[in-house]
Amino acid sequence: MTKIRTRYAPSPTGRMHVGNLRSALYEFLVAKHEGGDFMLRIEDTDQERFVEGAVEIIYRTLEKTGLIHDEGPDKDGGFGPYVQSERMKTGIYMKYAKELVDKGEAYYCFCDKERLESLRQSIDMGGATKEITVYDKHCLGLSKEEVEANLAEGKPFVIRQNNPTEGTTTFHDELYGDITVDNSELDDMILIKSDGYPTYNFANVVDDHTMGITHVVRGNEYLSSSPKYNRLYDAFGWEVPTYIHLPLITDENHKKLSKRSGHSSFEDLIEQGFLTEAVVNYIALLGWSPEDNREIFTLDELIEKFDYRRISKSPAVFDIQKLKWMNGEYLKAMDFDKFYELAEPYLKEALTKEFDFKKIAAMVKTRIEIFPDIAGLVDFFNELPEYDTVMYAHKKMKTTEESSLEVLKELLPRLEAQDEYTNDALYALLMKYVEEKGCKNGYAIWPLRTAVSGKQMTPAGATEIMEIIGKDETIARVKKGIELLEAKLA
RNA sequence: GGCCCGUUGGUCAAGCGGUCAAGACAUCGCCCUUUCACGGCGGUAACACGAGUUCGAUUCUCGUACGGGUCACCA
Repeated sequence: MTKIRTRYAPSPTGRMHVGNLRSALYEFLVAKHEGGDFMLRIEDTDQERFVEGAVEIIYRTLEKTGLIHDEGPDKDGGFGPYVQSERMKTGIYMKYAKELVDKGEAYYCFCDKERLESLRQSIDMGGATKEITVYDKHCLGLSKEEVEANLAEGKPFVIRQNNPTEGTTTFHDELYGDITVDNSELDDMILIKSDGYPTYNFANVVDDHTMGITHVVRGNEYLSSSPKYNRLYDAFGWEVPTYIHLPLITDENHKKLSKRSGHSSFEDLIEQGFLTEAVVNYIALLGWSPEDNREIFTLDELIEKFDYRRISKSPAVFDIQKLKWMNGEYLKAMDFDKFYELAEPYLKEALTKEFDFKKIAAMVKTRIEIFPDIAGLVDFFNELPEYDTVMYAHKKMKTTEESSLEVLKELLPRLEAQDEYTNDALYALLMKYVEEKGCKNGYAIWPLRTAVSGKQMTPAGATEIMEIIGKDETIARVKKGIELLEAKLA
């Protein structure tokens, strides 16, 4: 059995779209699951769309996510990516295009923009109009002499694929099965552009074949042009690769994920505080599911379990909600030191005073889904926020504003007399009070927690908060609470 | 508009002729509790529609509807 070889072939046009990242992931997994090789090929044959720095983004992202390619030209002691613009310098694409011309499978076309314009037809489709152009094989009729003459004259040309107009073409996709189209649907697509660069349509086939790609894994958007690629393989007499077309990832409106969603690229997600591992794990499950119900996977575990036959055919909505949940799971499972290292910048940003950051980090660890959640959870440590005294009344705790005032007043002298402000000591103090008063824990602790935090929900209990903010601040906040309640009840 | 693909709860999804149609996120409720969260338990909620094939269709076939993709000297 031959070794599986797959490739990720992005064009360097900006950030790494999550759909592209998932393609890369699946391509990687298809190969690795079978012990095969994964390659990276930069498709930069469109000089106009090239974005400076985009190749670096691709490179960095793949490195970060662990999708490391196995082969390529030497670069810094490792493997660089294959780059089409580099390969082009060897004349490989033109060589193969001419081979096709010689075989009658392709031909030179000298038609200018104007003539192509005249071929354009507008299609009215309920409101919007769409322009489509179907080439009429005009230049196929040129004699060999005419072509030679044009070439000699230096007339700009493109090379087009010569597709039949009758009959049908069938190709096989591992997921979608056999797909047959009428050849009349096949346009004579351009193989070599007038600037000498190959189009994606052509470079893709030449490269996949010459790189020995066995499994072409790519987005669904190529499904309808695949018959044309198949004809190219046949024209060359090359073995057609195994095709695996991937379902689309959409936004909540079932539209192609766009920049407007705010989380269309991997970089967006990282900026929003998501962990690389969680993102990779989540997108792996967007269009694929394991045999069991497991959801949390490391990259290595994915390699082991990934069976491309279980990839789904229908599009999947990118659900940021579930990603958040998953990110939270990763945070909870994370080693504390690692967590602290990552959380520290957010804590430093959110906390303006010198608190015990590690203690606060521990409080917050199981309560956040993404790091930016930290700010809203710990802000009250800095200073007591303005709050409404209705918060003192809690149905389940059986507290009211009146009872809270009473409790706080009784607690105040005890807190003032207390010198050891540790969680344990303070808790003992409260329990003693509760016992003497003969009330439920919550009856006394709820008002206190409210007074020292001013918040409906906090990342920790009353005594833990008091330990963090210290005696002076605790006393001040309790006094403030008494003051607010007295004013309210007066 | 032509062609291609798809359609199980709000979302991700299992299912591959016979199931009370899994599980997860979200949501709701209960329990636990030093609030919230965490954790535990439970609820609501789905086979787009219509014909076939079959003893029996979510599962197979065909239509319809809806959604998406594609129709460039972009990839």
